[in-house]
Amino acid sequence: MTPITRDRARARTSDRVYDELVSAIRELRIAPGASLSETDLAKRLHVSRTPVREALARLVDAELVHVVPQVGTRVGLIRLRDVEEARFVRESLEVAAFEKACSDPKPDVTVLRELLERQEHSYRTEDYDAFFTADEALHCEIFTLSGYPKAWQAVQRMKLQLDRLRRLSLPDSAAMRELIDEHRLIVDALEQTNLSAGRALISRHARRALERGPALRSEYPGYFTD
Amino acid sequence: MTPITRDRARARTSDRVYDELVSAIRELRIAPGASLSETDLAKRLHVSRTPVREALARLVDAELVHVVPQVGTRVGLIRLRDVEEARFVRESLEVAAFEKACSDPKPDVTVLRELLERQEHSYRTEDYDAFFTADEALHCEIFTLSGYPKAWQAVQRMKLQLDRLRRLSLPDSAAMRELIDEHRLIVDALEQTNLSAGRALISRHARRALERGPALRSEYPGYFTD
DNA sequence: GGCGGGATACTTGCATACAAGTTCTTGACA
DNA sequence: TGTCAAGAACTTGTATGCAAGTATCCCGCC
Repeated sequence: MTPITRDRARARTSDRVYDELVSAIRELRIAPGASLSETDLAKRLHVSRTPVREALARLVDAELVHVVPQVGTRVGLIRLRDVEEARFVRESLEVAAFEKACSDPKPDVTVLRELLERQEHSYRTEDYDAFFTADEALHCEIFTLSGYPKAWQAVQRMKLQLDRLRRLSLPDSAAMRELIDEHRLIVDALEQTNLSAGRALISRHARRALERGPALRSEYPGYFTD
Repeated sequence: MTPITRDRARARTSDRVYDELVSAIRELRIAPGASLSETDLAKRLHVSRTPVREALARLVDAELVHVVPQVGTRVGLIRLRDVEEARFVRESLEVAAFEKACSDPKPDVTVLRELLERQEHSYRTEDYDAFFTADEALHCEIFTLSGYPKAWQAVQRMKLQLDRLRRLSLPDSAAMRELIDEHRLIVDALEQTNLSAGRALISRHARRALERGPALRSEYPGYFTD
């Protein structure tokens, strides 16, 4: 009954490379538009090109990198239009998940309260990574409560573009404060199964990350494309 | 200005294998639960294992196949719970897209009307593949009109499970008739920007495919899992 | 000094060889 | 005849070699 398969799956070099690249791109440790070389990545990660190529194939599917056959592969630039589409998907699904979660007359928000506390703590200690992690977990929990956890995966795929934009605007203490407050209001609305309030709050919350889009584009023009 | 890159992309063996496998799985030419062998696939497609592996890596990402490291890889069984989640994602996004498309006071439904005609024709000639293709194009067009074409891609990913279920229930002339009629009502609602009618119609339409789920599960127990 | 052409060094795509592990079969023995 | 063990035949994972194409750099020439 030991989860051997999972251990083995974690051991796969290809997956390790994939996780490494995804987080590196999300956290902007690899800049948008940066050139990637299979051989270079292979050397740096001390593996052969094969697992690197398989990881890159998946990244191409997620539209995080683009590869031109005999030329090179590079990290995709941020397209505000794509970010806006990601916002649309996220907002639509999260509102729907919220409504579904509200069909329970007494939603269990204990986990959400815990995550709110974790986020408050991360805010006070200025631990941005923990802040992000708690943020992710909080939104994921809403989907879990709705009974549609896989929908969160669909959101996450689209959200990768959005995450890079948010990363660009960090650290922003005031914005973080606002995000936490909005989270609290959303949790309150869920606890009271207040549909209309939840819809409005989630909608506003989802659009928050895009507000600074044009400004960030002016600040980092090399990271964007139209 | 010729789309050279696209031609080259299509020429890639890996992509060809991927497309081939996806359509084969969707069309149930490869049964749910069937064992796949990299070497076998490679021989059958007259390529080496490398492009086959890269295609499989992407299929694993889409959760269409599962691979156990030194044991084998097999096509995933149909999970009605996953299908239900796909329905949720599709319905939520399509309703949201419909609402967005209705923000245009005079939506251009000419393409939708054309697709309706194409579907009518496919229905009369009993060309199920063409029927499906037109169905896809019709729903895609709604997202195009909404201004969020990429959202359709997200839907398509989730819809793969659902497609297999629909394929199982084919051919069903009565069901096809109903689908077309529902499509027509949805297009009418869009043309009149009738939000509430559209929401109800799309919701009912999306749930249609699941109705026969339990019955199909009883009929093809080997294709399903819980 | 500016410009053009060729070689070189890079890129990815594909095929193959080897390694490690699992399963199934087959044969020997009790 | 049943059972167990050893090996053969599969599986996927990884590394490497080769092929084909592109961009770049440097040198010669105008």
